[in-house]
Amino acid sequence: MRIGELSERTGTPRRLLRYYEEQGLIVADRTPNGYRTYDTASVGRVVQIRGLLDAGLPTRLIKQILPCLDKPQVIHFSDATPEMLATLECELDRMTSRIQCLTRNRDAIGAYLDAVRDNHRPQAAVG
Amino acid sequence: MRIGELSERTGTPRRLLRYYEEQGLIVADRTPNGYRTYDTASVGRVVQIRGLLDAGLPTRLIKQILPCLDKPQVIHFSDATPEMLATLECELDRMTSRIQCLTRNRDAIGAYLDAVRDNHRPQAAVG
DNA sequence: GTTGACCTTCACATCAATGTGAAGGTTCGA
DNA sequence: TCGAACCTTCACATTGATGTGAAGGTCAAC
Repeated sequence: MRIGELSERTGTPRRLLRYYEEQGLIVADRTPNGYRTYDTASVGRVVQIRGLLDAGLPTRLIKQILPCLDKPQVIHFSDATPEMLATLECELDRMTSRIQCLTRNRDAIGAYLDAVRDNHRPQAAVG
Repeated sequence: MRIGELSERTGTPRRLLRYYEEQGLIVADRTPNGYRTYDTASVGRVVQIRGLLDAGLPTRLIKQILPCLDKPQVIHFSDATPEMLATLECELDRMTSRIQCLTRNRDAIGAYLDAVRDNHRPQAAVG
């Protein structure tokens, strides 16, 4: 598919698809006339990229992380330098912290909303 | 405490503490000479703000969310407009999505790191 | 063969979060 | 009384993720 279709399927502006390519997050073949073409796997990849971006990871890290997730079983150890492993290890911890922080606050928001709902039907004390 | 101490205690540049105040995320009293002063509760609050920022939430939303978390039991329903509740509801869903995405990817990274470790001791096939 | 919907690159603009520094006031200790 | 270490506001710079538009090539359809 070409960039327009990928854009529609992922809800991502073309501009950003080109940006992600420039950042090395996705790759695109080119038709003889220079148009980018993508395979269907790109859809999931872009969605994942957007999720990670939305979760606060910078493209630089996403670029490092993605290769660990693509290959279902086959893992390329060749490009796993000690520095990169350390980076990943560190990032793993930071992601865990992020998850905890998000979970804590989401639960608090949920509790707040529940409280508001419980408090709008019956007439109870209000601050 | 003054801004320098809060900065040290939270590992946050003074510049950002002023920025968070400007964005309405924290408040500061002023001494007669104009210096900002903070109570000890500010430390936790700033840490929480940083966590949420790191998790990808913009200050605009953090400002809306924080009031739901401060008050331990006492909840101010007065300032809970329907729009804000809808916003929170929506943001709750987005946070859940973020958490799922982060968890999925963190687990994948963990699996990758485990695989690399398992593969560095014994000599196994490598791609 | 022209129109319209694609696509290309290039480039400048924006926004939020942050860095950095200037110019100056306060406080405290040598 | 001077200097160091705070603090203030103001303001411009930067970075990453985006928006937007210009100038132009491709191609299918009419």
